[in-house]
Amino acid sequence: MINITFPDGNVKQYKKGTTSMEVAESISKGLARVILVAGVNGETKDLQLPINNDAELVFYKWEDDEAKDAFWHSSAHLMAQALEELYPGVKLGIGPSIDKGFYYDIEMPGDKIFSENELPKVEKKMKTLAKEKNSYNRRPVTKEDALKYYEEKNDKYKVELINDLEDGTITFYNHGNFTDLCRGPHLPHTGYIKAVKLMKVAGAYWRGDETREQLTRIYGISFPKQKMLDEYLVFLEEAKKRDHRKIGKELELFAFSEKVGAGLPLWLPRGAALRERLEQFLKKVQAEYNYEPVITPHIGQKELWETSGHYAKYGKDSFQPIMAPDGESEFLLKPMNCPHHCEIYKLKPRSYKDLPVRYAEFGTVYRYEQSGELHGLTRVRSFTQDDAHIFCTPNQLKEEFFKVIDIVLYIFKTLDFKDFTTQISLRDKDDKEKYIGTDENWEKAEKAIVEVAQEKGLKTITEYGEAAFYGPKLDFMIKDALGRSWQLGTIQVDYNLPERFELEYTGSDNEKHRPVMIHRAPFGSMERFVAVLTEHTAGKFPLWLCPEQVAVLPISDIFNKFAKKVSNILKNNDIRSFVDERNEKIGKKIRDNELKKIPYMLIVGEREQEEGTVSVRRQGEGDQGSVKIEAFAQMIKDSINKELSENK
RNA sequence: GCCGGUGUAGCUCAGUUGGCCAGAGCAGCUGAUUUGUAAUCAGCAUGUCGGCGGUUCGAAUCCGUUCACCGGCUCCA
Repeated sequence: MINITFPDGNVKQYKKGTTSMEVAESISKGLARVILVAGVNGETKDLQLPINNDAELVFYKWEDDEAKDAFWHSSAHLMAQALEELYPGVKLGIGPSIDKGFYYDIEMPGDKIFSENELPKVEKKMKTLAKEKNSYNRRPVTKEDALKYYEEKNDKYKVELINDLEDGTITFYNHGNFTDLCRGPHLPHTGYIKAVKLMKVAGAYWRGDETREQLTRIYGISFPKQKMLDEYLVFLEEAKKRDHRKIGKELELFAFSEKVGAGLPLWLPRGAALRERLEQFLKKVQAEYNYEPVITPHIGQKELWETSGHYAKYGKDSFQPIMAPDGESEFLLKPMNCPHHCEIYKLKPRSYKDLPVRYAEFGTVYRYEQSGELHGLTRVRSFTQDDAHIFCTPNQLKEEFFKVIDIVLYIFKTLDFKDFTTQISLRDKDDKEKYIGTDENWEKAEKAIVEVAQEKGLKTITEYGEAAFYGPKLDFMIKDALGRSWQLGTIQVDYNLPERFELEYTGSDNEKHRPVMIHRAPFGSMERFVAVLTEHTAGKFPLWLCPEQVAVLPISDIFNKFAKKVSNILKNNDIRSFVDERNEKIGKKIRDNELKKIPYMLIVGEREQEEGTVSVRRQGEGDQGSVKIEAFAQMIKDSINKELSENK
């Protein structure tokens, strides 16, 4: 007999070799129906796997991430089976579950191209196969047998994978006539997969290496109920409506012109107003933290970038040098502001008493991103960083770092960014060639970041290979409407550039010392920040407003059905206009009961206005009054709630 | 850069197997009406069908090429 411990602490005895599924059945049929995989001593396992020793047992249902993983992974196998039947000779790469669904990388037989219009065919096949309720069977194999199987099948990708595995740890899973190299775990059988949608086809390099073959990656998602799939598709549709590229166009925040060039955003009056407001907000915060604004040119001599290390690292892939008329002097568009700031630091001898020195600049930089990388405002070729560089003594590093974290968190809080992740971005362990500086400096810098994050009590994830080329980073990541993660705020510790630029200060011991440099940008870039801000506020209802007069009231057409009501409410409350002069046109629209045609409203607080207020014009009176933002927000909220409940 | 897709008036789109002067709604402009704006009605205009080259008697529709955008991959100082 073995003891099974349940999450609530209960212990029950079962026969040795009992499966998790049997345990579940012994508790209740209902439970057995909804569970998908089991956690045995903390490891996720198949429900059919016998338990041979005392164990702690957890059941995972669809709601649990462990279950979704298995569900989607099993779906990937199902898709692979369908593909093998439809396209005999197809070679399989890898097919994991992902955040939302699954994919499989395949190589089509011959020169065949798999295009999107074949997806329905594969979907249909998957559904047919799923109905066979074939069970997923786990089977350990020796490395020799595994290799033999795939060599006979002529599947070079699997052979490569197996070669990297250790003998004795290899398992196959099969269901129906399909076998795959796989660690598991899986669902009990294919019948669990009731709804399938194949989303898109994309190219993906084998093992993420751009020098290797490009496989076809097929993305899909599946659910245990058709209704869940329908809901998911609706969610995707609605997320699309919050896309900053769509809203940016509709609201005339920004635009691109083919003639100006790809990835070079044009800020339109309304977008510029919003951006300016954000800049003023941050400038005010930075002034309180004793930052000193500086302004530097957009170009610098090639030599500057050779010193910084940029030229050697990125020179080839950057905008190419600008030549002076003498045909000799070369200048580069700046890809970052640090070297200019270093030169400012160097202008005069510094004493430890002068430190820390904090130079801030909204600096526009130019990076030649690959054409396929450009993406709305989130990835562009010219963008403005809310940059600052702090030069301090090693002893001051932590305190300065803490203060920067405070600024970032303050901004996020003010703008209502709750759902962000904090990432420690360290050097790639294996490929150190990508970075400049000594191991010693890197270790110091990485240690500093890890400690600071810990002491600050931040929940962090650690990613290797995500560091900047001169130092490790603490990054603040936010998701966009479709769940794609973007780095916004970033704080970086740098021992390397001070060395390259030979920065110094005189210490209390009258000796020369090297300062440490913190690079930081709480927004990241104005472009990306406005993009993510737009997506975050769109569709949020009721409005949010912040006391710094950065006020945005978006009503996406998700709420279009309320638009008319809102318009009526504004009327009933005698609110005629609540936008500043630059947005007079939107104000007019609202007055004109045309709200349904303008699904978003953007409010940018008025320049000469008392903090924390918005201006309100009342019907029949020419004068303009101000009300507290909170009061105004409440007024709108109350009215809408009242309106909605009356109309029920 | 790579794989797949898209590109028609300011916006959202329709354009049958290549064939009459390329269409609709919204926005715009002019005028009328007046219930205060809103609205309503009448009328007007609008596009080198992304660019270039080709096939054809004839192309928005077929082919090539190029640019831009979209979804991914790689990249991201």
